[in-house]
Amino acid sequence: MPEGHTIHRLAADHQERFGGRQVRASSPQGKFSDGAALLDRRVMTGAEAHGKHLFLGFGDTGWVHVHLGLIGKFGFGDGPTPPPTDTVRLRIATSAHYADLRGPAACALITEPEKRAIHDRLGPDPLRPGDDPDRVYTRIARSRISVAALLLDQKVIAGVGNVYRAEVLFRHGVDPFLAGRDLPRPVWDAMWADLVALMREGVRTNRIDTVRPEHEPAAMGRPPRVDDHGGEVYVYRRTGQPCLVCGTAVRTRPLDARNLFWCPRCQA
DNA sequence: TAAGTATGTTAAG
DNA sequence: TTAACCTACTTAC
Repeated sequence: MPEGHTIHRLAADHQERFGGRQVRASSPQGKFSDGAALLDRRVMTGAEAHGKHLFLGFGDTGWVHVHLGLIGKFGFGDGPTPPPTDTVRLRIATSAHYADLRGPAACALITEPEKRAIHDRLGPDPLRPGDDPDRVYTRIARSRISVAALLLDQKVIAGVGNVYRAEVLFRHGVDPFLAGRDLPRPVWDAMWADLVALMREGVRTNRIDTVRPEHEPAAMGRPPRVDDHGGEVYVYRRTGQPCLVCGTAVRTRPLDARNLFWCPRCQA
């Protein structure tokens, strides 16, 4: 489930429920027992996101660094904690709320310098206020790598995943295989502004919707799209189906072990 | 019951 | 380039 919008939403959700409060911490599954023991009965001092990385602050004790990977998930609940299931890596709870973390790629207690090192290897994030699209463009403009590959490189730009990649390329009519050095500056500026708007909307709604009103199913006389990622999109996972704008069959091809989706006509 | 898939990343070969 | 990892859900046998 996790692209950058998910992680920023999780930071806000943790801040709202646990920020400034003393929490109980445990690792029912056992793989984070030592870390959880150090956090138990401490105050969560803040929650922060950079790209797909989540940081939960615990004052001088340090930070919990969480990366959900492909399958990690948080589940929130209100009221007293129910008995945990055996896959819960980390449970954080007050008397009013609890959060259960399952299946993360990373869940570790780290120091402030270790946290800084993680920030240093991540590119600008459309959801971090003040992050600089010029820095991203500088890297894109001197690369022979495809724009599609560059958008998934977290050192270049942080937080974009497979859905936002496919959708932002479609919305700007960009051929995914275009070399970064051939992407015009004005197109990049528009793509960044669009990512900022789309991902902010994603944080608000907790899903990815990229289809403009005039192409929505209701406006086109089609039934609403039902898909388990839960949003309206132009090309992501619509292989073989007609493009919502021109009707051409949407194509897919593996690129660096990820599925890339695009419309060969709108993105020529 | 087993296999396949997924909005991701890292390490080994 | 391939495999491995973490979980849950769907599909195939």
